[in-house]
Amino acid sequence: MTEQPSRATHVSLAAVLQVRQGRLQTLLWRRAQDPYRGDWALPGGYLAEREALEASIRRHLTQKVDVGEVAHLEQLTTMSEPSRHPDEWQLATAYVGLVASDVDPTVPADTGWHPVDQLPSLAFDHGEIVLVARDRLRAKLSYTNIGFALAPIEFTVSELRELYVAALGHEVTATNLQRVLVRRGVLEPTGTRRESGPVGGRPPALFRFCRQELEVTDQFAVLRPPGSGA
Amino acid sequence: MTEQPSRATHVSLAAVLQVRQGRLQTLLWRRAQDPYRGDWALPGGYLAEREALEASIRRHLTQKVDVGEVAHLEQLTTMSEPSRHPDEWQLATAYVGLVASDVDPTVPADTGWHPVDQLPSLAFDHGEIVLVARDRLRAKLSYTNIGFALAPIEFTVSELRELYVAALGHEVTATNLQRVLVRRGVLEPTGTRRESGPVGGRPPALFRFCRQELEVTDQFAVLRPPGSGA
DNA sequence: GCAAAAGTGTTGTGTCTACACCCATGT
DNA sequence: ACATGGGTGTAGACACAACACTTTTGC
Repeated sequence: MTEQPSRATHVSLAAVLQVRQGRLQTLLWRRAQDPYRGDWALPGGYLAEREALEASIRRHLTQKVDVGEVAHLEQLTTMSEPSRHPDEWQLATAYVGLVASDVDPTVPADTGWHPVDQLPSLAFDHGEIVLVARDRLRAKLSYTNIGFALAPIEFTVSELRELYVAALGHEVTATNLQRVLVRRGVLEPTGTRRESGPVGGRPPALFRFCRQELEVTDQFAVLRPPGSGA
Repeated sequence: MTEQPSRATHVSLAAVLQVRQGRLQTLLWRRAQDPYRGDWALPGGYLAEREALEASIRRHLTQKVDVGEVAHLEQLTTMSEPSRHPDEWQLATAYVGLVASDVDPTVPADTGWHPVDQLPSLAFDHGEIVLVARDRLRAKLSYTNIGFALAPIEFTVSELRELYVAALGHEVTATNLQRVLVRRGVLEPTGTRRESGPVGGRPPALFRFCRQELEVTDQFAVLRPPGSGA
């Protein structure tokens, strides 16, 4: 009855997302070896002996970006289709990482940013993973404060609006964005203003996220417990 | 540079949830062997050679319940703390399974149902997994049609209300539950009525879920795209 | 008639979108 | 002055919780 368990290889992967030039982009590197030689792939790699998954993806990301620049990291899913790797039986646990828009990490020569809505052909099931990551981000922008991980510490509402538009893929008005996030206690004014731009205009107020950790702000979409307000 | 990847063992686990006797319960079995001999644990087991995770958990669940009775199955998370197993380096991918309230699967002698809010001490990190499963169910009850997996094909609003109360852990009124779910197009009347109970009362209308597959019904908690209604 | 259970009508509240309007700066 | 971008005021739509009230049954 002491069965001998089989052992697959296991990799950790991350779709690292950042809004760059007004578009949601993800970090990819070009594979130098088979399989999928020459194709683009997500950063990541094998799990080390007795290493936790999150430690593993942080370690592998270090080879591509400064991990301190990843403002948020969360596990997405584990891919296990036996056909996902042509040569070996390999599982992959995928993460989504978010990088604030004001940093520009130095990346290796084989590595670059690619718009999520215009991906090249990706190795393995990495294309699917990027879409799952994007959808997770979009969903959480609606009911959490996850925007903190896409934005600089201080920013104007217009700047924040650009980030939301890029990530959500649809228009958002600065007016309503500000009101929703302030009402929920997600955003607060710093009290300072930025100078007007070269063409004039009223100097914008600066805002910051109240918290730099993920927090659910709209817990009950419906079916609230009694007495929790209409 | 051809590194030799290390290989952990990997198990699939499932928190199978069902509302029984008005309480949300989960299926546990008593371990006959070390480690954690005598403790309660989630159903599941080792991944077979080149087996996908979902196939694996379905196979293992077959030993505890008829898998046809699991109305919904979805992956939750992969646990990887190296200390989670005392003897071996083992990863575990957890699923949540839902069973409709009108079936009573026959289960082996070592297996039984336990209220989620009154769990015994569980082996490994299985207690944590059950709580993640419960929270996932609660969240999805709010913005999806996932109730279909807890309910019989046809039911009265009062019966559905009992399921929601048990799963959510707070009161829900039949009046508002019906209106919310019908307005969203999740629930529809079958057109038939059930007989009155022995003590009288108006005979209740029967309802059914419009779809028996998971569907998001409240997509944008906020920050809706323009023109999508107030 | 009366108790019991189901179901509808209605009111009030909070949150959202949309849009008009006012504010502060550069040229 | 006036263009430019920032910000506020306000109205209308909607979804929800709460609760009163009506309907339909058994006894």
